[in-house]
Amino acid sequence: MNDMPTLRDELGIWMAAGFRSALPELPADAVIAVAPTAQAGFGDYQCNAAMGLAKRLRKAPREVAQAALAAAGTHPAVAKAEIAGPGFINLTLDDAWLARRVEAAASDARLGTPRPGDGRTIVLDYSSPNVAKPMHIGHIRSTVIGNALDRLHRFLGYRVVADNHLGDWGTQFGLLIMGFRHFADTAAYEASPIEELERIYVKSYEQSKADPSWLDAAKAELVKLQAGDAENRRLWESFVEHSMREFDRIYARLGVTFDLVRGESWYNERLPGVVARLEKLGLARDSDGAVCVFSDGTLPPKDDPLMKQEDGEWKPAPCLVRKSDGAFNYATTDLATVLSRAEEFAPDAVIYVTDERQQLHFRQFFHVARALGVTTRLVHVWFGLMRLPEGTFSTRQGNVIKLERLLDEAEERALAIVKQTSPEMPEAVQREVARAVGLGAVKYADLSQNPQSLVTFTWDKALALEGNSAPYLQYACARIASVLDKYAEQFPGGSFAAAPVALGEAVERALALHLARFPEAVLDAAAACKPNVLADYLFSLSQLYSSFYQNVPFLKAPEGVRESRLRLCSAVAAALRAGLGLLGIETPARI
RNA sequence: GUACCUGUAGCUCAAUUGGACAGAGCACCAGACUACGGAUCUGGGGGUUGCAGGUUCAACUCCUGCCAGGUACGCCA
Repeated sequence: MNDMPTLRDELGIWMAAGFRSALPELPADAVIAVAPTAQAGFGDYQCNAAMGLAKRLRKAPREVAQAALAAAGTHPAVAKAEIAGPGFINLTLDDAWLARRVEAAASDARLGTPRPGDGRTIVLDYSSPNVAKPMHIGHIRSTVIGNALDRLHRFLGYRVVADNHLGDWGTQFGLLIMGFRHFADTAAYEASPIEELERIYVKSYEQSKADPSWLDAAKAELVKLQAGDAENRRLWESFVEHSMREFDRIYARLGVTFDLVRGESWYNERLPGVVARLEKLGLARDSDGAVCVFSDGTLPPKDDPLMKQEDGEWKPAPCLVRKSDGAFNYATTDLATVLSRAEEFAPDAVIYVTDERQQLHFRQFFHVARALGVTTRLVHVWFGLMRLPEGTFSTRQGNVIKLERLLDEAEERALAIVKQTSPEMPEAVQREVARAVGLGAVKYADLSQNPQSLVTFTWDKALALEGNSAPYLQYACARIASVLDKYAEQFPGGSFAAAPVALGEAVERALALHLARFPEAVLDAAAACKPNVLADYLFSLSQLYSSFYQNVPFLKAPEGVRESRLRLCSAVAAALRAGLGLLGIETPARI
């Protein structure tokens, strides 16, 4: 079962063989694949290769399609293959074959999903909040998207090293230490550390604006910290520890776990070595007292991340690796980090999940990493910033919405609905359901849209409980569980676990076909690093199911048909549970 | 100024990465049988895909130029 190719791969291989046999002159790089059809009238899958190839071979597209189809011969899955329009090959699956396919998926825990990641390792760098700052609604994207990518890759067999690369080192600590010494309220710090640290930081920051000597003192504290001063080190450790405790509380709530939590500070002692290596290789040199990596001129300027155009001229856009005061930049930390990861884990890829503002940084950093000999595939998955309807938010404007408040609000809204729709449920269960539904709604709101689109936060969108939302999918699961229970009650001793699946109704067949595509959705979502591909799939599956449920009887259907439909129901539930699980969304038995 | 991103139905978003008549949800209108959960289902209206060109059998998708918004562009991360 693990080696079962996906539906589209199986058909694609068959079509490719047909094309190659009919057209021996075909270039080796020609891509021949099939894709689901856009419309039901065109069958189930279509192959569009004939049109493109005909052009290259200077032949008539329909003739190419005809020849390929003839050479391909028959395929047990395909009941009908016909040529349409300028040269589309439309394939309609055989009902019985599709039924067998669904039966196989239904009895497989992975629903027929292959494990292309077996033997491969990826390092996934996500969430990465800054110490001493509260997690706000902007952090949910990196955390939730990163976590979904983690789960997706693990499911596909990859060994995933999820690393929370905390912002625990940098210039803000000088201001924090100064602020802590002068303004700290220890009771408040113990009770709500991050809130107090944030207050201290803002106050210290304002002070530094008004009083240059304050800023100098803060810088001195930072230098002391970096030099290993015991007292400052103790304070810093306390900041990190207290912050981490709050972060952990949120991660626990979100169901997010990491394999490593290595903040920037973890790489400290490696930084001088990185700069020395860059200098030794002639990649970096002194510039205005700072150490910078400049372009080596091997790339055309427009493709060179270390060049930029200004007033019609190409000018250097260097990557700073050491400031003129001797401190290191985050590019240096990222370089040290990737070198360390490459050495320790020998990954096939390192994936970074951050917001859109860091695109240039990552282009430069990847470029320099390559110059340092890093051959690992480096991927920057960026997502659009979250905004409020009135514009961007920032700590200084005081319009941040804390992540915990969002989660609280989500659970409250869900609870109100649960109490209304399931008054008979014990309150403890209602709360548990509300938790799963509320959190699911928040996560789904983010995961169901393209990560790269910009997001305007609104409460109603983040907490939607109907239509294209997590509760819609959870509701479908709950209804299936309910039907299966009723079956057990009404037909004691009955079993559908091994019942043959028959696809009588049109909606039933459509549901089965969609179910058979589960592996394709998972593979695509992981390959593109877009959880919304899977979310889309799951929503469509639920829609088909809801329609099936509403329009076709199960328990009142004749014996045989009844078991077939229940088996289909149960397979849909399995797909929804597995798919939502990959998105980090729970599926309570009752909602 | 330069680069990157975004612009699709009143609103929020999709569109299998160049495929056939651009699809969902929300909102709006009209309906749903003593079967299994109405957080549901069935049907309806709603579009010059920001604008203008170009490439080709085929463009929301690629190229060029504009318009609007966002982000970044040497010592913050």
